[in-house]
Amino acid sequence: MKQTARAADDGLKLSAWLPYRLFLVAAQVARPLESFYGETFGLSQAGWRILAVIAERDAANASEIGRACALDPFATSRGIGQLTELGFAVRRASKSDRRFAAVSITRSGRTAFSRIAALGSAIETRLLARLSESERTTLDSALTRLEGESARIDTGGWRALLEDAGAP
Amino acid sequence: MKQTARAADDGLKLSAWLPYRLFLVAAQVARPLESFYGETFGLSQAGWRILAVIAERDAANASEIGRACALDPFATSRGIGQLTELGFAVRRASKSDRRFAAVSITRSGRTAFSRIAALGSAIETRLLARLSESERTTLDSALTRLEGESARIDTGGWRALLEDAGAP
DNA sequence: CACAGATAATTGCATAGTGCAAGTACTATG
DNA sequence: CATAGTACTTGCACTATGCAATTATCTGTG
Repeated sequence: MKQTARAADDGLKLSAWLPYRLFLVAAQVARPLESFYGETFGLSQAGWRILAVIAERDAANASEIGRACALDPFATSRGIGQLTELGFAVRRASKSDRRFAAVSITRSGRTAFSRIAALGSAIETRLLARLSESERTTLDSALTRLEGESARIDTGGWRALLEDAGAP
Repeated sequence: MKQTARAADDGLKLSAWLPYRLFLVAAQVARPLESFYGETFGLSQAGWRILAVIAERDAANASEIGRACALDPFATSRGIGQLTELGFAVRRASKSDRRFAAVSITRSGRTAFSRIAALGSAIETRLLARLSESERTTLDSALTRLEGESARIDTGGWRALLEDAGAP
């Protein structure tokens, strides 16, 4: 996690490498939640994410949903399909432009969401309990910038990364 | 990211939920790296993680490797198999206990690792450049505690989570 | 020493998830 | 009114994952 990285840095230590550390926390924390909504509702990860999005944002179309939870159009379509099969969501074609379908959460979808969200909040609470108030504030604002930078890294692709490392 | 979460919290907002935010940064940042080592070397995610582990820790056996990069024995075995096929690693049965196989990185494995690590370091550098020195320090120590807590959350499973949320 | 019971790692196979080409249904535009 | 473009959706091949069963090996006990 040192800042003075050379272009060819063999000293990368997985357990100290920031992206791996973030991944590890996210993966470990996602596992119990996933097995909960998987066993209880037969929901996939994409399904849960979409459910969370339509719970707070009614009548969104597929691409809005996809953008909000970082899913490609295929995964989004399948996730919505899963939710409608489970009775957790309904699709209604838009009146003005029938290519768009407004997706809404159903009552039973909201019930399922509440139960998963309770577990999700419990996880977050457990994590935040390990941090001081000022650490939470710092983490919040740091994460906002990391989200922005990681999005740029993603869209740039690996060639762009090597370019600015090679010619800084 | 509020601390006062009730047992049944409907107000979970995906984009503000700490585990999702960590996941998002990790996933966005992993994508260009993955396509690099995938296209260039035909390496899987597990393969890359194992390569990083054996680059810094010679002659480790499969379970040590698995522990070090959070892979189950199946994925570890398959990852090592991939690395040996690519000529990036060799297995040698241990002299003292032939159930164990010591896995070592080869010269070409180290070359591949160097090239991937360069990209990995470039990514980390880009991320850290967005943070101040004190933010880096805070993030480092906060992440250490989050890693510990997430490991406990993972091993406890979802039932344990609902119990201590229900009876705090 | 034999041999039941661990342990480390691997393999087979069924199932689940992903990526992409192609398709449908619709709208906008010259 | 053909053409192009948009918003999904589906089918299919391929990949990954989870888990039972297997192999090979070692250890403790009578």
